[in-house]
Amino acid sequence: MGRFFGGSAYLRAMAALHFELRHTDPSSSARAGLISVDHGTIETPIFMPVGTAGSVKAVSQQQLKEDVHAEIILGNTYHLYLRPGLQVLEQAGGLHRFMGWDRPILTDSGGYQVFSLANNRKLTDEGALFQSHIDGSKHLFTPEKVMDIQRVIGADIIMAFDECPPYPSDYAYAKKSMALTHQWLDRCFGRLAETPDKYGYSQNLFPIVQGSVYPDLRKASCEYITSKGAAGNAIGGLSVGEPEAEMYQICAQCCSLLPADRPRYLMGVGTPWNILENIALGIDMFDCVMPTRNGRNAMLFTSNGVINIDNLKWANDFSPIDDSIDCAMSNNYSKAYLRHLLKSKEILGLTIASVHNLAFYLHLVKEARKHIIAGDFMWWKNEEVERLKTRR
RNA sequence: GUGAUUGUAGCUCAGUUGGUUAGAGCAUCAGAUUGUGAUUCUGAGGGUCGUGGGUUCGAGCCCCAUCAUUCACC
Repeated sequence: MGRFFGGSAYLRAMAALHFELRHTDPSSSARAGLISVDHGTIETPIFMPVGTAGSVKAVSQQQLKEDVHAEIILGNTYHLYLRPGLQVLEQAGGLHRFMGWDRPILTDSGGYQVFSLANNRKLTDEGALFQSHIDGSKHLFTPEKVMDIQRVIGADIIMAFDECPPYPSDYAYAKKSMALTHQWLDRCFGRLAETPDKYGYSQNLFPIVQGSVYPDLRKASCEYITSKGAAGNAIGGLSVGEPEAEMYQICAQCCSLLPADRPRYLMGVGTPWNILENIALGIDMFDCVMPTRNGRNAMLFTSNGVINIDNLKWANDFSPIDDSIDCAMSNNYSKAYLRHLLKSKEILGLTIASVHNLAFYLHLVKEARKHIIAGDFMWWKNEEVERLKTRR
């Protein structure tokens, strides 16, 4: 235990999240910065691998560090609350210790599950009544309850409990939903102020902008969220099926309204080209299941474009998966071999595909950062987007 | 050699009393996937029903022959 968890991160003095803006691109809204939390410093723009249930599926914590070069990962409040449950997490001393990950963690609040589990939900002003997908048991999530759970999980960055309205949503519904999210936000901040940090490091609440695709609602939401003075702000309710152009428009609007001196987090996005476009609009943080989920299902994102490694044309291609990124798995295993593993449903295939895709995503945001600092970001981005989108 | 058994998609098999264009699972090929209910989902291609004859308005199914298969007994 001591060898793994006795590191200085736990001994450092507790401090709230600090964001340092290092460079701003003159020809776009792209920025390069540093986010500091008690478990470490994150270079932005950053991509955060999704580890829903205390695990980035098929990828070990060691691989996340050494191969993927992940700086921060996600956990999910809804899933961790159902399994292993609060008793285990509390006794473990929080999620970091439980899973053996000493770098920063962000937890999503379960707000998205209100949307994705819509069949079994009942929404009221009080909160959301869910039915567990595991055993059918009923649970009430209120903003207070969700803050309490996230205290027990102990992530460095925790998300407000919101409602993510589906696309399309009519104006009346989107407006009502946004108002509910704002009410819940007040209760999240209220509860957080009443409860202490549990494990000797600080937790930072990010509120979430909603408002669907309606500019006046997004404006109102941005203003409301900004008034909270949070350490960072998130944009939710995008990449839920709307056209890409619409996502970019809303994202651009939100970035222009949210404070420049705080990190901006675009939730759930996206493809590699989505990420570059949104960096140009002023986003600093991303998360998405795409590199892992799609990787497990044979879709690879590479420096030369998108590959469906299942396709017959790769059966005899013994070239590396991708030799232009810093990842031993991508460099040393061939396309033909990975195709064979996935076709044969070998477990190693899931790992190689996931590690490669994640390493590629991390490589991409690091390249973006370099070009922001070098001053040629837009030129680079435009070339890169075309190449990344190519189907090979 | 005798008796029985089984021959239907690449594989394992359904197929009603004889009745539209013969189905399934797996495999193959392709598509989907955006704050993970995802080892998932969707679609496509693929058949001279062992072969040859017969009965019938109509045969995968009934009859005869033949070839192959598996088993049992000499």
